[in-house]
Amino acid sequence: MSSAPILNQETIKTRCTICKIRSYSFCRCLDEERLEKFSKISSEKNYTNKENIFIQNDPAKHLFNITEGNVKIYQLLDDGRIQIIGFLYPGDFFGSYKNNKYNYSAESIGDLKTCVFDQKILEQYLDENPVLAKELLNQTSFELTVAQDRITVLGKLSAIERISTFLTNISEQRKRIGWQNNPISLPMTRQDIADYLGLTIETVSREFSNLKSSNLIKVISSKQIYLPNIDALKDQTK
Amino acid sequence: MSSAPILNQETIKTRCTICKIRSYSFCRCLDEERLEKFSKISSEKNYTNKENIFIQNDPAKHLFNITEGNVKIYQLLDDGRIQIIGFLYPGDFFGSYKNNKYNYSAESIGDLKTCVFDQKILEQYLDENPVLAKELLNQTSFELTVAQDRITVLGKLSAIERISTFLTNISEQRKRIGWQNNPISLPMTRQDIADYLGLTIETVSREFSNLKSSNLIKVISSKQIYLPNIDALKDQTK
DNA sequence: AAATTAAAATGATCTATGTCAATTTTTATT
DNA sequence: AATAAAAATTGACATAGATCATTTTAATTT
Repeated sequence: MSSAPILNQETIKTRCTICKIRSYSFCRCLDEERLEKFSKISSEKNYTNKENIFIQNDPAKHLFNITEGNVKIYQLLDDGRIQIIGFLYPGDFFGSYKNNKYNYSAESIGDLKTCVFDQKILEQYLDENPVLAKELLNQTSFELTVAQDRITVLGKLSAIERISTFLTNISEQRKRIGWQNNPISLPMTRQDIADYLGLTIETVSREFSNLKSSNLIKVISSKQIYLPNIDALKDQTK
Repeated sequence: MSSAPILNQETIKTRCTICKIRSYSFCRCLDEERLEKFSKISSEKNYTNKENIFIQNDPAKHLFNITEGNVKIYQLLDDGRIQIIGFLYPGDFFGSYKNNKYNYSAESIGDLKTCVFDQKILEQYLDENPVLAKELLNQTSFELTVAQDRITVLGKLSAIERISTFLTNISEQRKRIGWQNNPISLPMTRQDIADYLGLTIETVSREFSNLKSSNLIKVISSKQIYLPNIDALKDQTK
């Protein structure tokens, strides 16, 4: 018999325990023990640029969690008009945890790593782990406030106000997940920004130029924007 | 000893057990026993027309459930611009169940009866009754899809499309809570409709007139609208 | 029911943003 | 590094919906 004291059972290394984005994802509410089971009900799924993850109105089977990269979720009208609902970041979830069909389409922007949950299995897990249901409720409530704020942006703000809001929001979003908040990077195209803000690409381009002339942004490269005066930019936001 | 069999304990009449909108509100998931406790953690609060229920950014203390009447929730910009986020109906909840401040202001439209929950007490109740947390999650997820659909309406639809969508949505909303879906009643003013759809009152008025000329609506009174051909109206929706 | 007030509708004009076209810049490919 | 392709910018013009002004209709109050 060894004289060494019996150690606490060593934490098992699972996808979840080594997950880098756990601290700002909904799974952060789970303790080590629960996490072990949790890692078993999810699987990893990766995508390259511009892949369809699912299409609006498809039967909803999965909930996705971004571990690396970005996603755009969007709605498409019959005549081809597109509205981008959101650009998602590591730690964000998307898909459907409950409904019978997806309410939007989802596409990868650049390389993407996700964590996938089967709706039914997740639902079961929620029953056994109410703490996760509460955390999902918290995050969904937050998503709802974000969507409500966007309603006001699209319903009431002018082009320049929408773009200023967009830029400052990204800056703050980055701060929230612990990235440097300046300069910001825009992984999406100008067309995507237009489709997100309910504008045309020409208007977005023109307003970027205006912000450049008034020294409120500095375009390092078209996808890297430095904000020399965030407060002044916020004033544009109204 | 009586020979009569012992009856099941009679159901206690509480505000909740006699509540008319329970079947389409989040509390529908509670059984008789839980409902009894539940009715104790809520209280009734009533309002007349145009009363402030709370103001955006107030410290969030309560969650409200409409039992009778309508509510408008809205965001106000510094310069007085207003965006109405939603018109709410019996069975809808609003306020905040968790966040530290309200994300919008709320005002009664006409006479209003609500059921009020203290955030902290509700939170506690959720811990003891995970079934309610799940139901709240379901409803919040649904609210989120509604908000996302509205993002597309405001970002991409023309005035006539917005108004047609608005009218058909109300018709379907009424069906969902078991009211006749035609004619529909519009408890809000034209100005409210404009502020909801990101338009001006003049545009709303003009498009109502256009729909009238093309026989897609029949204005019984300014607040009572008959939809002679809902399918044709839906086509306007795109 | 007349008078007052508020809401809704309509007309004339303006403007922010869309549309269409061309150019420039950036990125990817050979 | 030259070529091709894609993305972004800029210019000229058009238009949906805003703004401002007035009239009509409906709802309240006296």
